[in-house]
Amino acid sequence: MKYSNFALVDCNNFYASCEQIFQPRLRKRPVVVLGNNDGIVVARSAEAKELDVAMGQPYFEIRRAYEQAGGIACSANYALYGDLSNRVMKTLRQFTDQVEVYSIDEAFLGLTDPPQALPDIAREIHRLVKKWTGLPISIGISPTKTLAKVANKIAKKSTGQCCLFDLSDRTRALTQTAVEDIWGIGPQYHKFLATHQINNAYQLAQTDDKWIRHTMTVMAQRTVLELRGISCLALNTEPTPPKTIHRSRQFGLPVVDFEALCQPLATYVASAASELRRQHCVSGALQVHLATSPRDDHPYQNTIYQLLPWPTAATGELIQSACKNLAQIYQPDYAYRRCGVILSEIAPENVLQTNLFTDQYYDNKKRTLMHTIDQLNTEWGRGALRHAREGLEQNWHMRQIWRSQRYTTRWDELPVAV
DNA sequence: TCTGGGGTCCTAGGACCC
DNA sequence: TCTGGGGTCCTAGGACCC
Repeated sequence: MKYSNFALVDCNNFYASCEQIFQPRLRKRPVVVLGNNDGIVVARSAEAKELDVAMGQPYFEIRRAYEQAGGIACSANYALYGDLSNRVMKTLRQFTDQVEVYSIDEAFLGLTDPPQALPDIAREIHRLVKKWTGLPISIGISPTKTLAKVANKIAKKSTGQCCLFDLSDRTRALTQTAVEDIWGIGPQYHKFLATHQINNAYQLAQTDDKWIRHTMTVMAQRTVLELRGISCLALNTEPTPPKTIHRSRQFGLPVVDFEALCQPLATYVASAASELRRQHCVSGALQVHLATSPRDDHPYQNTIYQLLPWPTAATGELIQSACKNLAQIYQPDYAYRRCGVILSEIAPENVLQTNLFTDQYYDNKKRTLMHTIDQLNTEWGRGALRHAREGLEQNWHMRQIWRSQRYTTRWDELPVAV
């Protein structure tokens, strides 16, 4: 599919807007949504932003003043947000099937229409999403994803829509965009770039390629090319299985006992395994991590990685492995604040059954096979078993390829064709 | 008292093998 | 002047995203 522009559709203050839709009494009032244990602020309505509530702020710090100002706090309700998100995505598919669901509240659209038609389309998307879901959105349209992000940010501050096509518009927009507001530039790169007097997106776009390659990563190089209007990030419309599945929680109270740690860990593993099966995948390895509060005087944290003897999505097997690993990194006398599990080496169950297995499995299989060959000393038997062994070698080879493909992004793949 | 949870990708260094 | 070199795997850590 050939498209000349990307639209980034983003729901404004998504979690807070969802709450305001389902609880009409919250409309036009300051609303914040709180994360796990009601610890920190994860979303703010426009009214809450006006009260200077910061993203990620611990709620206990602002609670008194915020509630006195008439502010309301909600515990996060992810089921509700997921449901509304699906409705938004469904609405967007009315316009094109080239939709990449980028996160719960964002989607990229690939658009083939001529540029002069796009402002009207943006207005229509805006209208229909509002009508069918009640959610306010912002739309940015431009020839690359990174520029669409820039346009979206401008849209949020103005009418809700922004198209950046020709060079002079883009130059003006980039000059007005601070370098830390660029998609892909976080706090560390911001600090680094500031020391080199690179403060806005236009300056970054003018930076020498060699210098970027030398001092930053391939991701930053892509960002720079994208700012210049050269598309490096393709639209990914196919839902892909996750590469890792992660479950962990901060405990409300510190935990010391090993058994008391196994309990939440088992719950996390069960949840991760359930997600694995929902994706029709199996996992070939798992990591367990354990940590005290990083604010402790003598913090302790450790992680252990283990290839499983056989890739699986079975809850029982995974819990067993996880607890065995936890025992290896558990040290008594610490007050633990967090533990978690990461399932990795994930592959679709049907592919994996034949293509991916671990070293131990391979060794065992080979041993049995060699043993059988010794027993079966007929021409037919030897032939059949040689065939089986070749199959095994082939599968082993496939596994190597599978694992080596985990990271395929390299410098020489710039840019990616749209 | 109370400071989130779940991801992706890249890079570097050491172990090990041939 | 020149201690071998190259490939793969694992681990740790750093950067970014929402």
